[in-house]
Amino acid sequence: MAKPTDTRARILAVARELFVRQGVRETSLREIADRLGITKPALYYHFASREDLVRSIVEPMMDGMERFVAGREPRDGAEPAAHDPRALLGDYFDLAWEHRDVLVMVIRELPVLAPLELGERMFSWRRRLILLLLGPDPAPAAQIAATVALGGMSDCAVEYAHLPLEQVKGPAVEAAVAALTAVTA
Amino acid sequence: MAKPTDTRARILAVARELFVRQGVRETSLREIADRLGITKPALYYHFASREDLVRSIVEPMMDGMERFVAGREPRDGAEPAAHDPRALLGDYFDLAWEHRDVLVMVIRELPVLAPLELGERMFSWRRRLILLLLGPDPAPAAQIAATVALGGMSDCAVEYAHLPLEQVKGPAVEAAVAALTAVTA
DNA sequence: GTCTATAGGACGATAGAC
DNA sequence: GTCTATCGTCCTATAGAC
Repeated sequence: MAKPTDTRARILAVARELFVRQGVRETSLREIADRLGITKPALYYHFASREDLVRSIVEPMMDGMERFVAGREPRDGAEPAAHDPRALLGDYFDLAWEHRDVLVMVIRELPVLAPLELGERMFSWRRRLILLLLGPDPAPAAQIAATVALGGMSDCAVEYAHLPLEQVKGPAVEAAVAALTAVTA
Repeated sequence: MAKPTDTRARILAVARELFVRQGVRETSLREIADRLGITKPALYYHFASREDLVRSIVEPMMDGMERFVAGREPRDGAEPAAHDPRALLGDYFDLAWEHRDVLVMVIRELPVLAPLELGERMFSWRRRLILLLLGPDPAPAAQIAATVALGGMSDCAVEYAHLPLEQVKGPAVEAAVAALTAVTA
């Protein structure tokens, strides 16, 4: 299981970098191929279509997010487990940080990625994450606070992407916890 | 000064709606023209180019943001005035709310709008806003907290755009203030 | 696995009539 | 102010040779 065609991985790496930096729609297959010193049809040997290529880049992050919430939700019929907000927000920050490049790409380009039905999936795990934070049937004001906390942390993972994780995580999580508890307490 | 050609205003309204909903790059001039029952060349009578049309939609929001910070910065050579964070964040929320549709469009599509040199301008007024909040030469941790506060509020203005302002503003500003003071205090 | 060549369509923009 | 017609460019995708 060493190399599932090495070229495929190189295509994914270059495509991800260009998609993130200049936008998905603004990056043509020709540009990706040129950067790799190959031609467009070579791409089509490794990916069925442009959409298939985009999907292959986005999928790992979406999977990570969905497994994150699924692994923390109560088993069928069990009581909702209480989650320490600081721990949950900290773990979520780690995940957002790990996928920060693709995350910003997806958030930015929801319209472009509409054919992948990504909006629905993102909305779903985000909603489930808020329920983990606040418990069932949260008050509107609490949901707004949770949006500040989660959205603010995601912004940090993107805006301070060039700094080391340890420097950003502490203050970002602390601010998010404060935002959440100020309104829910 | 009644109607500076009524068609121009109708074009702007339709274009803004489509740009926000499906993305700038995903909306062609043909689509805008069709929606208005006119043809593409008619657009070119009112706007010099596609880029000119986009710019005309984005400019009012950018102006609003720049005037917001400029009006609160200390006069040349004067002491930096102290700003009450709650008041400043509240005023900023009002502004973000007023321009929420264009704001989300610009944030999302920074790559597409790169030719307008928008990234530079946004980065600048956002930085100046953080200095107003924190005073000169703020600590890195405080800047991160400010990013959570400002970014979180912007997210709220977008995500809860369908609710009345009064319902969203209170909790959002309260959460933002808490995020800011938890780290700076 | 990668190439050359090309089909086929959409788009931005302009010319010129009315 | 708005139209018809069209130019040139770029794109995704495929056919077929090596």
